[in-house]
Amino acid sequence: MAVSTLAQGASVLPLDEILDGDCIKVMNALPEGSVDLIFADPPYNLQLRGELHRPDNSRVDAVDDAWDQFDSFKAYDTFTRAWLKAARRLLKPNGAIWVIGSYHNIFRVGTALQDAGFWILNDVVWRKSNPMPNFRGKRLTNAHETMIWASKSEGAKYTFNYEALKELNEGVQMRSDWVLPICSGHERLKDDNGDKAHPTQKPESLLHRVLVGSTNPGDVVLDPFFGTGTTGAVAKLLGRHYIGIEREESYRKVAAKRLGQVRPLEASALETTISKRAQPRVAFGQLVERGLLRPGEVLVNPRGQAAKVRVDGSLVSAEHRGSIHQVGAALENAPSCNGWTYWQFKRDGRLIPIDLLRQQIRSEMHD
Amino acid sequence: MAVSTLAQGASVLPLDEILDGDCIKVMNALPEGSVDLIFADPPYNLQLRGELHRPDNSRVDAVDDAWDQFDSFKAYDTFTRAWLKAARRLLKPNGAIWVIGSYHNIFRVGTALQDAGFWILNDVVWRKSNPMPNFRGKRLTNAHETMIWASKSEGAKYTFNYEALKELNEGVQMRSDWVLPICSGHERLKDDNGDKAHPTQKPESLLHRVLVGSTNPGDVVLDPFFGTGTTGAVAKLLGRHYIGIEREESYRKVAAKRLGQVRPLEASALETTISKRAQPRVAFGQLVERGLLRPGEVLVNPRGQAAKVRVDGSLVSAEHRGSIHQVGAALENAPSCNGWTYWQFKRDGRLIPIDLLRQQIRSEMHD
DNA sequence: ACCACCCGTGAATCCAGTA
DNA sequence: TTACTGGATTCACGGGTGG
Repeated sequence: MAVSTLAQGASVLPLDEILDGDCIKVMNALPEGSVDLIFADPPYNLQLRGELHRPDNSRVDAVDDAWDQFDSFKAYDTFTRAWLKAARRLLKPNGAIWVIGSYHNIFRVGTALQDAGFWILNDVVWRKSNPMPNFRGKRLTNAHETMIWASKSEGAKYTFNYEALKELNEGVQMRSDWVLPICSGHERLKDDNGDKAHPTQKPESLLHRVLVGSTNPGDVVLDPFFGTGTTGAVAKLLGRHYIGIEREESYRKVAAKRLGQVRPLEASALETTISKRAQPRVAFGQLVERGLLRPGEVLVNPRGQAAKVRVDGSLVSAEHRGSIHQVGAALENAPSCNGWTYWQFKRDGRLIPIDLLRQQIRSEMHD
Repeated sequence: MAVSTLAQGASVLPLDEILDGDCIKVMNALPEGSVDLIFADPPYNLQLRGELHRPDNSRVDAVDDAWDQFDSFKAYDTFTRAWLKAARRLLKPNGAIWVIGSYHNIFRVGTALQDAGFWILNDVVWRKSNPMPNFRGKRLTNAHETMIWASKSEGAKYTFNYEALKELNEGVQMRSDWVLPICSGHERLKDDNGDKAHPTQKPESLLHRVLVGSTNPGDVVLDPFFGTGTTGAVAKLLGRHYIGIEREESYRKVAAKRLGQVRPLEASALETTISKRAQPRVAFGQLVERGLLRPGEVLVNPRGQAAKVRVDGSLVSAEHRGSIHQVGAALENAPSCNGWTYWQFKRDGRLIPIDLLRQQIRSEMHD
């Protein structure tokens, strides 16, 4: 994991190194058609206006680094098309690329990929199990990021380890949405002050799935925005070669130290477990959205008291309003109430527990 | 649900109708700034080898016509930018748009939205609980579609029913990934032959969430690619007005029949949890004016610090003076503070939150 | 050792009404 | 248009502390 400055026009691929410099120049100095996979986490071009505070008045540590600032969409597009062109030149004919982004930049990246001749294979949604909430209640919780997986060109024979991913997914086909936690805890690298070493470090679990699914042992994986080297760490662990490009010295330093601590897995151990999937919660409102209960319909409790369903899944009784649990608790004058087992609805003159509808939704979710 | 052909230059908005014709021409004939929400499910027809159609539905002659990939994207972009321009003209200043698509087209749509001046609020992933599997095992199961939600411009005051969506999500704020089944079963409309009436009919549950979250009863919702009218059906059910545009007669026919069978919900079922923001403002000074608090009376914060009420409704503590919010913020050394939930007063030796007095005034205002 | 509780924090385009 | 100010707003974890 030496950190090296690349001489112009190198004809030999520097494997398992972190290269210093602007990614476009460095990529153009590497030999054409020599890389199996590129994983890129480019700047997102977030356009943050002012400071943001949590409801408890603590300040959100935003991504305000200079490398994420662009003057306009046009400037961002120019940058994107330039690095994608250099990246495409580097790829072997059957190579592929992954690019990750958010709604701020991913549409521009996707358009540029298509215009450059890449052939999109899937867009993959990383659904974060623990995203940061929306503190002001003005939008939906931004709970996912998008990755685009594309081959160098249409008809190319890209690598796809279908069986391995199926295995990772408990025996069923891997889907285009991946539920994984964000990078936190001990995995999150800190600097000497104890602050996060990089504002946007990606979880290794994400790269694990990418590399298991779209590379083979011994392949060369390049990351032009190396940061703290998550791509390199997982590549090395999985017996792939990496090439990292990073222009910020502080990130290179952290990455080099990190990579020095990675010990590749034995060939026999290249299969790992996956994080368990949380049992999805079913919201009562889904019964309304999906037409299993009609807004305005009446639910009945064990005492025969009635409450009416509203479009947002809340209930209204003669004296109370709120969730199925809240209204149930109020009617029972109890501290809490499981609304799912408390309420019934009428069908064909018979009373049916609403929990049966929840079970129906749960069973559909497993399909 | 009459189906009508729009006369050029109509100055009156035809509500709750299905309009016949090309959506760009029809939209341009409707009055500017008259629509609250646009939901659009534009054609995806990219990368569909074999039967090629241009976005304007003209057939491609594979022999004479050089229909390479770049031309295809270029034509799609031209089409997209044209209908988005017409759509944006139609929107009220505080209106918003939703566009749904897949990786074939959504990146181009997103780029065009941004370039047209729309301001992206969220990208929302519709995670299909029952997608079609990938039969050949060559890619990931394409298990989601992407919706982009955007306001007409940056800084616009778009509609967002935060509390209603939170209620729909079992009391936690709604995320940007929605798990919903595809449209199937009885909901899936069939033609006279028993085949599906439309290839990409969207589930009503999806529109339910969109319309509850980003419109109010009475709003005007336009769908320029109406198809079998899912947008209209849910809008009518929820007490919103719809305008559908569809150029295929067979779809219009199915949609008209469908809409005729929809019976709007009662107003009481349409109500949702009212936002605190929407409640009338109460000035703290009113508590003094009305004698609920006496001038000179002492308020106490959570730390036990005291402040005295003055005749004009301002507070004085040992070191600070100003509004209940300002003194609270100063004592907490915080950027802001909600004085209503921060201060308490004493009655009969017990501490009571001043917010209770505000609620008392508010309830009197309803009488 | 274990559990309960508190605290910190994460790629964020995050306010509205009035003077 | 700008300035000011009232006041509304958070979910899932991990780690550390204290009992």
